[in-house]
Amino acid sequence: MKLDSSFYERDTPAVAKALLGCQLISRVGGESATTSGVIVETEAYLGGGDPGSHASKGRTPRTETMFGEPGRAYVYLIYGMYYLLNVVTEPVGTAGAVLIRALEPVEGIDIMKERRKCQPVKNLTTGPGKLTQALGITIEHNTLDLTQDLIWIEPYTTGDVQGSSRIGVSDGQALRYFIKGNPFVSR
DNA sequence: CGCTGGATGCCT
DNA sequence: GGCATCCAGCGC
Repeated sequence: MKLDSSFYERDTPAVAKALLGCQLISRVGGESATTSGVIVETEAYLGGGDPGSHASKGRTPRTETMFGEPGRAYVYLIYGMYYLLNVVTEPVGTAGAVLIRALEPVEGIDIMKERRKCQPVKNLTTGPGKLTQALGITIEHNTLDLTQDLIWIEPYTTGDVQGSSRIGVSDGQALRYFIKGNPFVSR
């Protein structure tokens, strides 16, 4: 059962925690190319008051998605070569997004290996730039509705949630969340 | 192991 | 110039 827009239309840290243990499913490349994994690591990015967030400087063409409808994908390019997948949260007009940082692979592992050109399963989806490659997600999926049938998220399992500071953001906030003890968490 | 640097392009 | 990254190559 897909998560619907009411799931995403909440405060961002709550969504970031609730996404842990859910399954992210991609049918990019067709139904026979289905790839999926359990979300084991997320980060919350808030609106104007959050210096680590793209939305902290207000609306720009790039960050427009973060202010839009909850349950959409916010995808952007980083370091010239990696796409990062976020899920838009909060009501329309309020900025917020959850970065998906790591998955535990479930379906389509051979397809993921082919896309990523690597052998060890651990390397397939641990890291935000790696999991988008494995699931075939690119900039063309920015603003995609995640309650539809190309890329979506479903409840799957549960685990102990632990918090920490976000990777590469040195403020005091504990807005990174991960499943305690899961070997596919990054770092 | 851990550390360093390069690839590469869009952002403000 | 900086960046919500990754990997190869090096030295210990």
